[in-house]
Amino acid sequence: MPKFTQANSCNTCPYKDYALTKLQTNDVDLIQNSCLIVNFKKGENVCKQGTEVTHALYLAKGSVKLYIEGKNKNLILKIITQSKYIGLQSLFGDRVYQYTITTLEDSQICMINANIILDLAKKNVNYLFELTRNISEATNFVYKKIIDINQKQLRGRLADVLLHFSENVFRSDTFELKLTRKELAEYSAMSMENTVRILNEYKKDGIIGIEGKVFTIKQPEILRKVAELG
Amino acid sequence: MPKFTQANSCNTCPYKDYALTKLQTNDVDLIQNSCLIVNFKKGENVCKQGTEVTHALYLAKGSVKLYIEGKNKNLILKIITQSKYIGLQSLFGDRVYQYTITTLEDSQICMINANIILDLAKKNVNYLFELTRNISEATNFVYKKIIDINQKQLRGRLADVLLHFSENVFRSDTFELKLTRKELAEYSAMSMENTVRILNEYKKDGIIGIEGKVFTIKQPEILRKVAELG
DNA sequence: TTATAACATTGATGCATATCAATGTTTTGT
DNA sequence: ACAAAACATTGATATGCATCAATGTTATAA
Repeated sequence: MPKFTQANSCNTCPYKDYALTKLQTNDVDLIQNSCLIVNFKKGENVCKQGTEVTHALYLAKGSVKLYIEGKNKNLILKIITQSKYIGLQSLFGDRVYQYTITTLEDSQICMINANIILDLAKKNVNYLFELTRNISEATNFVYKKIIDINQKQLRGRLADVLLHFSENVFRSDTFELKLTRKELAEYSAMSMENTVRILNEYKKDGIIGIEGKVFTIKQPEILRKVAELG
Repeated sequence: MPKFTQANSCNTCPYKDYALTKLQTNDVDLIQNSCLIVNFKKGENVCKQGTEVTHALYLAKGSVKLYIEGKNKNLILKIITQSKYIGLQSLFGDRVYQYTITTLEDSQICMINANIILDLAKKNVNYLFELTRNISEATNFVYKKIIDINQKQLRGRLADVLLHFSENVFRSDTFELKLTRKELAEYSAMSMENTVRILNEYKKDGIIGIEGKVFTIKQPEILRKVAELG
């Protein structure tokens, strides 16, 4: 499989973003002409904290983690799955990535020249409006993340994270998490050892089931109570 | 002083936001007609976490704290001073406030019907573009906040906060902080007692001077080193 | 103008959580 | 197929920080 492909069918792409429906066909063509579909293998960096933003990133297929790199530890802010823009606010703000994005599995990322997107946004208000909604939702999500980190302690945080995956991401009681324990820890803002400890605690208590990377939420009410109480 | 005033001179307002310059005069009039200037006394809530977003909020004069209310403690995300929109992302996202905003001194807030702003944004792409930039910057700021909370410990966080006020907010070595020790603690994500302790530690070491609410940064290099090392 | 509450300060104590350590298990690359 | 590295697990230890407590100080309201 080649590393790059020139996009050639954005208008009919099955992974197309809703915001694109707000554009005229020939404007989508503009994006298409500047759009490179890049194949990333699992574990590759899509963008790197501290570098300049030159492209808009659209996750067509696969999944990625968006995280802040610290001196000792990383903090995963969100897991993003297919058909989503990633890190739009970096286009309109500083133009410097505040975070690193790494693929969790083999993924396809559409990379579109940042200025093309900005120009289209400046011309097409409905398109920009969708992007803005997108950014706003992302901001709200980060706010919730901050609350978790600041207000809850380990057990509550982990309960929250498990419920979030079950209810918002996979929409199922059983799901396979493409994260290592270390990554799950970085997502929950705690040490890897404590993540393992508490997971097995929940398992022993029959609240969840664990089979490698497959999690089963057995008693969501109890988990919700733990998340509630912190 | 009356509690409410109907706006009548937005086009010539000295506290006018830059985004407004992107609008036609008659569009500014639309905002003006729907704009109530509300006088808040120190300590009053401008909006409340969990309630519906019905208005765009513009801080014409004064200062406010934007914070997340938790069960035990609050977390102040930012201090906002005059001539700034506050919480724009709530207009485009959930339409529910994720935070509470309270005045730190007597302040004037312009309240404009949310739908008027949204309609104007949908009609005027340059205006929306400015708002989007605004939201994106706010998001980046929160990212930095998360890093601080997650990666640094008390001394580093407080050093960061003091430098931030000195360099970004007041742009002076000496500044008067309109925050109580408790609020400074909530801004730095730590307990009030430890805030006091560390402040006096810095004072004893000659790194800063404290005279009530007036702070003097005496040795910014050392403070920066502490912030750096965490 | 006095009473009451909010604010500020300092020391002592306890606990949540990270870190260290040891060991087994699973990937990954060659 | 094998070695090396990353991952996972569990227990023991250390510590950063919140919490509690006591007391003084400054606002605020009746």
